[in-house]
Amino acid sequence: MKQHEDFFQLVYQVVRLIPKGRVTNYGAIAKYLGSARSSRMVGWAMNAAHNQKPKVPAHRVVNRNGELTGKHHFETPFLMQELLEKEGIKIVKDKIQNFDKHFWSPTKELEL
DNA sequence: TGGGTGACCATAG
DNA sequence: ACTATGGCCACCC
Repeated sequence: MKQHEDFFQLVYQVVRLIPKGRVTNYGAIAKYLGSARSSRMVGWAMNAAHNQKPKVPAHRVVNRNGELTGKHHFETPFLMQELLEKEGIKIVKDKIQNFDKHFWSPTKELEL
């Protein structure tokens, strides 16, 4: 069992907790899991999120600016935006509008 | 051992 | 809006 697989599961577990219509960013997840892991590792974990058995709502994870930087890793480049818009989030030019309003922080919402 | 890369982040100019 | 740096950590040459 490789160590990084445990980290993957932790990331997926947090992402699954993101409520519908809310979003968070890679750094917040990394912080929640501990500063030992950087946000780069979260993005790296998301790279393998698409074929997880319990589905991972990867579209609810964006970068710190609310930009859909991960859209190219979906089946189609439009899927990520479509999923978010279906949850009531407005997106203009790959950027989430009212990002602070939709933002969901695991460290705060999960009451660490 | 070392360089390049990445769904990142912060700061500076 | 843009680039450049430095930090971050694991992976793959």
